[in-house]
This record gives sequence, structure tokens and C-alpha cells, in this order.
Amino acid sequence: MTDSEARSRASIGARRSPATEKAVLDAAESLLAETGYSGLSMDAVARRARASKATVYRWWPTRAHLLIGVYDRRKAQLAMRQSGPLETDLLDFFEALFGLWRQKPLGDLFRLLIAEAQFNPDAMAAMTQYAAERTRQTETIFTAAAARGELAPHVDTAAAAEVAVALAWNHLLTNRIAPEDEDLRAMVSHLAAGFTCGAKGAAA
Amino acid sequence: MTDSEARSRASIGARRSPATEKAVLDAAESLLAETGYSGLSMDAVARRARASKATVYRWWPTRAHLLIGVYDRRKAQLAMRQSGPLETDLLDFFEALFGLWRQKPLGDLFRLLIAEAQFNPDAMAAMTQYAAERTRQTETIFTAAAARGELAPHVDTAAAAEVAVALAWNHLLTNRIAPEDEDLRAMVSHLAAGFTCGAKGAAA
Amino acid sequence: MTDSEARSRASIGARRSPATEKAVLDAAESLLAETGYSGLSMDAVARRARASKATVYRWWPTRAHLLIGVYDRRKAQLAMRQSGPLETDLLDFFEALFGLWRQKPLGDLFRLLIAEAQFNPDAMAAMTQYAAERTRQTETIFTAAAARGELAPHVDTAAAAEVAVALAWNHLLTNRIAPEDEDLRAMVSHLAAGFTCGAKGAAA
Amino acid sequence: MTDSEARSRASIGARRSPATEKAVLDAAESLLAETGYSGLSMDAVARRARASKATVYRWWPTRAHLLIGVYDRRKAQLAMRQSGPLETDLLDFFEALFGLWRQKPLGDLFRLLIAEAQFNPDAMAAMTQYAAERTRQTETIFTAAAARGELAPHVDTAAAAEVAVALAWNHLLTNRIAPEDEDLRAMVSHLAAGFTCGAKGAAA
DNA sequence: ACCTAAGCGAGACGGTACGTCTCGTCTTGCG
DNA sequence: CGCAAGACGAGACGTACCGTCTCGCTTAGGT
Repeated sequence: MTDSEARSRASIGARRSPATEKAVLDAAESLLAETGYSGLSMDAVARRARASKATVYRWWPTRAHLLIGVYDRRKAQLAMRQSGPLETDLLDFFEALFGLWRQKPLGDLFRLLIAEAQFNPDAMAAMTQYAAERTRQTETIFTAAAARGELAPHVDTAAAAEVAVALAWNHLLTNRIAPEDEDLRAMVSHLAAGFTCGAKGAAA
Repeated sequence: MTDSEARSRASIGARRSPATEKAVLDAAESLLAETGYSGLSMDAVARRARASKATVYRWWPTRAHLLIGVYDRRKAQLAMRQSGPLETDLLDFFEALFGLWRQKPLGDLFRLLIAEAQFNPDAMAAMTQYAAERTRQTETIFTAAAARGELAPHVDTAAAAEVAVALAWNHLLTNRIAPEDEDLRAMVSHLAAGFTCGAKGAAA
Repeated sequence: MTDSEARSRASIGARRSPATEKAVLDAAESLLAETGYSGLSMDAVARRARASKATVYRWWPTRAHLLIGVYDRRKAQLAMRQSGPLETDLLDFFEALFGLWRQKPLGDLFRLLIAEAQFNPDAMAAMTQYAAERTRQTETIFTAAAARGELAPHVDTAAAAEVAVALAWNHLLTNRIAPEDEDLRAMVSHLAAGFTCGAKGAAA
Repeated sequence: MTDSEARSRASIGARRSPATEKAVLDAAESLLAETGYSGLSMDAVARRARASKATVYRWWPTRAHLLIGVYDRRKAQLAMRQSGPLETDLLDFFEALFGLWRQKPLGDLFRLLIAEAQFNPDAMAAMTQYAAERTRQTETIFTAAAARGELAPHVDTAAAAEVAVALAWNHLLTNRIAPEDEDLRAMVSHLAAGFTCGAKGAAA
């Protein structure tokens, strides 16, 4: 956004200005990248976006809303493969997810969202909704495995997805999403064994 | 007595004052309980503890250090029973842990510690250390089950403990630690099944 | 530049609040009267004026500016009589000036201004400007005396005024502005003699 | 003062340590030179002198006492010549005095002493005493002139000295002690004329 | 030779002011 | 009416200095 753009962004009347929205979210994102979450103040965002504080507050009442706004623009789809066997699919899933989180600023954004959710109900709602979506998506790995007869009879696909997601979060929140992690391979192997043991088509 | 308290708080010379340390941590804890994390400002703590800001900063350089300080005083031991069978032990574990977290301010304290760890390396270190300790403790459930021959041959006790802890965290961070949760019972049952399936002594 | 002009014309923002200005100067003045210069802290002024520190700092960047602000509101005109003879006029001048300085808080205000000027260039500028004004005013005593033919031929009116003002300051700074001072009368008599000796109309 | 000197300066028993006194005054003086009066804090002096704050406070209860202490070590004698005529002697006096004040840190020291005296009674006492001494010294110029018959009959030597000193102060406090000042020459000439006019031996 | 008393460096302590920053609200005038 | 600009009250930030205190030491001078 250049200065002249900013200057021309005065008002479009009694409607929300898309140019301002973009300017504000751009400012928020660049501030996050440059100075971290602590640098994401409403003042700084307004200043950098050449927006008035009133405007920022009108559309993003708290800094958590800004975080969510940036996050929503950025959140990416994860390509899920369910070609089997389960262990391979699970490893693919974890590696794809960790790879996504390793891209700046996606992983940090999600960490911050989880952290913010511990204080802020709005952030909690946004985070919960996203988590549910991700869990549902993850569940497809297990429904596909079930269709292939790989799953043990006791396995509930939703519960299995929750276990996988919980482990992924745990790694994110404790800074263990580095690539080529041998522990990750062992963990996935162990997990798959628990879900497939006793199934007829296991590891077939 | 106020007088002797006051006099003993006056000064003990060029050594750290234990009375002040207690006063500051008490103040921090009560502020956390009353006004939440956002109310835990260095100013407010110093004011309530009748300590000078310099003293607070001398020993607790950031608000995260205060959080860790309060948390360290409060962190409780969890009574672990390994009488078997595994499913019962696991349910006991989750219910005891969630019960602990439901006590004010323990659960919030740990949530805040995890959240703070996402920005603050000191908090991350404290949190990581505590998490490791808790995971090791949790592992005993599984080693006992293994000794009883309940565990499936593929199960690694450390990995199993990590799964259990990750699930517990996930529930805490998404506000699902309410008592008498039927989902919890189902989850534990599902988990135990994965760990025991195929073992000779399973559900014996 | 057209660009900056355009931007500056786009919006002028909110205006300075006169009520706040008065409240701050009132607070500063009352604090000076009650607790002296050392009690004139920015914090205390903001507190008493129910103004935010940012506001105080916005308009009075240092406590010297507050001092100057209070002083500017208070500085009084001195009624000068030039009815002659010079000795009477001079005595009138010193007694009127010392009388003014004896009124709380004027004398202290000026002493503080002179003291502050020894560290602070802003205070020095304000003080210098005021001193020049006062000296010019004082000079009228001597120009009137010259018009009446009372002055010795060697006397430069500006230099004479400087001598008078320097003596007045000296008395202020060494705490000798008490009323009915016999020394003052002697000093003035001596001074007048030096300025008039040898003049045709002297003491006529 | 080297570090080892400082370390060996532990104590000489139940009497005041001259080494410490020197170290403290040296520290105060160098701080004044480097950072001005505002940098002359008790903490900084103690730190630089490797003295304890208690020791500094024991012997110099306020920072004004430090100022006076430094000033007393530094104050210099002024060589006074009374060879006549008065105008030359006066010009010599002013030029010698201004030359002294122009030497770092003497002029600033005296300005600060006068400023400090406006708040602090101790500083006022020290300053008053020094001023009296200087005035008495200055008076010798006029008594010598009187002995030579240069003085007009109305002139009181004490009053004349006060006028001279007041003018000198005025120049110091308003930053007009630069060398080779033509105004100074005019002022002195004017002053001398006032003191000598009508005397038999004037300009003899 | 011992004892007492004071001075000493060190630095923790309760306070409080510093000057800056952010918060969320409000006001002003342009488009 | 939305907008940029920005003043405002409130108050936290982290640093610095205030003056007081205790600590453990060193040493002078009296016993």
C-alpha cells in the first residue's frame, strides 16, 4: 500500500471501506512478523495502516480480533491423502501439518490464537471452530482406513482423530515441530499400531 | 501481630527478605484469583504486597516469572493408583487431574503458563520441565499395566504417557475439564482398548 | 509542498482543551505554594489536575515549562512613577518591586525561574526575555530623569537600568527583600548620587 | 584512583577516612563535569567513588553538601591589583573574575551554588558566606581608590563593592561572561565615572 | 591480648518520580 | 455517516534515585 493509496482512502460513505480493511490487516500482519505479538497494539496498527483508531476499534474491537482476522486470511488448506496404509497416511498428515506450521507466520499465528483463547472468549470461539473443522478433516483418514478394513473394531474414528490432533497441538505448543523428527515417526508408528491391532487387514 | 510483622518486614539487611518474597507471591496469587491474568500487573502486585517496584523487578523480572513463582508454590502432587485394570487406572488419572485443574487457581495457572510459554522462553522452560515431570509420572500407569501383562506388545510406555498427557492438555486448553463427562469415559475406554488389544492378560 | 499541505488540510483532529490547561496550571500553582518546587512533580500535577500524564507532557515537556506557564499567568505590571527627583523614583521602584516579590508566590516563582535557568535553556530564554523587558521598563526612570536635567552627563540610561536591576536581583537571590530596609534607602541614595553628581539640576 | 586503591580503602578504624573523602569529592566533581548537576545523584557518586551510600550520607547529607564540598576545594583566590586608576582596576577585576568563571567547572559550580541556594538553606549559607568574602575583597579596590583621592565624596566603599559584585553575578546568571566583551568595557567605564565624578584627583 | 565502638563497602528495602506507551473514548472537520 | 487526525483520562511499563537499614569486615584505642 503506497502513501497515495492511503490518502485516497478517506471514506466511501456509510459503508465499510475494503481498502481500509486490507490496510489494517496488512499492518497487523507485518507488525506481527516484525515485532511479535507484543508489538501488535491497536495504536501501532492504526498508525501503520494510516487508519484512525476509531475505525480499527469499530471493526476489530480487541487485538484478538485482529489476530483472528489475520489468521483467517492466512489459514491454509491441508491436502489429505487416504491411499493407505494408515501409518503412511498418518505420517503424511503430521508432516504436512508440521510443514504448514513451520511456514512463517502460520505456526506462530496458531500458537498465539491458542494462547489468546486462554484469556479471550472470542479467540476461544474462533479457535474451537477451527479446531473442530481440522478434527473433522483429520477424521477422514480414519474413515478411509476403516473402509479399507484396516481399523481395529474398537476404534471410534472421531476419538482417533481427537488423539491425532491433540498430539499435533502438543508438539506445536512445546516447540517440537521440526522436520525429519525420528520421534515423530516412532509416535506415528505406535499410534497406528494401537488403531490397527487385531484388525483383519492390518498392515496387509 | 501487625507490629511485629511490620518490623520483621522492615529489612534484614543486604540479603533477600523471605517475608517480602512471600508477600509478593501472595499478592500475585490473590490478584490472579480476583482479576485474572490481565490484572496481574507489576504495579498492582507491588502495591498490594507493599513492596517497591524495584524489589519486585529484582527477583521477578517479568510477569511470567511471577506466574511461575505462584505456580511453583502451588503445584500439587497427584496421587496415582496402579491397581489395575488399565482402563480404571486411566480414568482415575484423568479424573484426578481434571479435579486438580478445577480447583482455583490451579487449572487457570497452568493454562496461563502454557499460554505465556508461547511468547516467553522462561515460561516455556518452566512449563516444559513440569510437563516432562508429569509425563514421567503418568508413565508409571503404563509400566504397572505392563508388569501386570495388560499391555499390547507394540506399546511403548513413554509414548503412551505422551498420548494421555496430550489429550489431557487438549481438554484443558479447550475448556473441557468438567466433571462427570461421559465423553471422558468413552475416550478413556477407547484409549485403553488401543493399548491393551491383543494382550494375553487384557481385561482379565 | 503540495502533498504535505494536502495532508494537513485533510483533517485537523481534536483541539487542545482549555479547561485542562487551566486545571494543570492551577494544580501546578497550588502545589508550588503548598510544597515548594520539589513538590512540583509531573505526577503530582497530573494527579491533582485529574489530567493524564501524557496530556501534561504533551503541552509542558518539562517541569520548567510548568514553572514558566504559572509565571506567565501571574507576572504583574509594575506601576512606574517618574515624577522625580531620581532618588525618590528609584526608591519607589525598588520598594514596588520588592513588594511585588514579597507577594506569594511571585518572588519565589522568579527565584525558581532564575535557578532553573541555570540548567534549562528554555527557562533561560523565558527568564532572559522577561529580564530584558523589566530592564527596558526600568530605563524609563532614567530617561525621565535625563529629560529633567537631573542626570550627570556621563550616564547611559541603559547601563544605569542594568545596574538597578542587577542590584534588585542580588537582593532577591540573597533573601534581602524585606520591607523598610534602611540599607535599601542608603543604597538608593548612594546610587542616585552617582548618577546625578555634577548635573546642573541635581537635587534642585 | 585505581581499583586496588579503592579496594584497600576498607577502613582505618573508628575515624573518618581521608581517602574516602577524596574519592567521593573526586567522583562528585567528575560527575558534575561529565553529566551536569542532574547527573550528580548520591547513588552515582557512591557508585563511582566505590563508597557505600551510608558513608556518603554520613558526611554529605544532601547533594547540595556535595556541591559545596567540591566548590570549597576548588574556589580560587583572585589576584586583586589596586594600582589605579579605578577604571583600570575595575576592568582588571571583572576580567579576572570572568576568566576564573570561564574555567571549567568553576563558573558552573558557582551558578549551581546560587541556584541551589534558592531551595536549600545550607547552600544559601555557604553561598552567602562566600559572597560576603568576595565583596569584602572587592571593596579593597575602592578603599585604595579612596586613598588615592580618586573617589567622589558621596561614595561608600561597601556599597560600591556591592554594586560591582551584583553586576558580576548578573552577567554570570544571564550567561554573559564571554571574554573581550565591549559591553563590559563600557559598563566599567560608566561605573567608574559614577564613582569618581567630582573628585579632585579623578583621572589624574 | 582482648574488647568495644565506629567507619567502611555492599546492597536490599519501601517509596516514588521519571518519561513513554497503550488502552478505549471522544471531538473536530473533511468528503 | 464514515473517515483521518489526534486530544483526552487512566494507568502500566521498566528505570532511576531517594534515604534507611542490616550485614559482615576492619581497625583504633582503651582495658
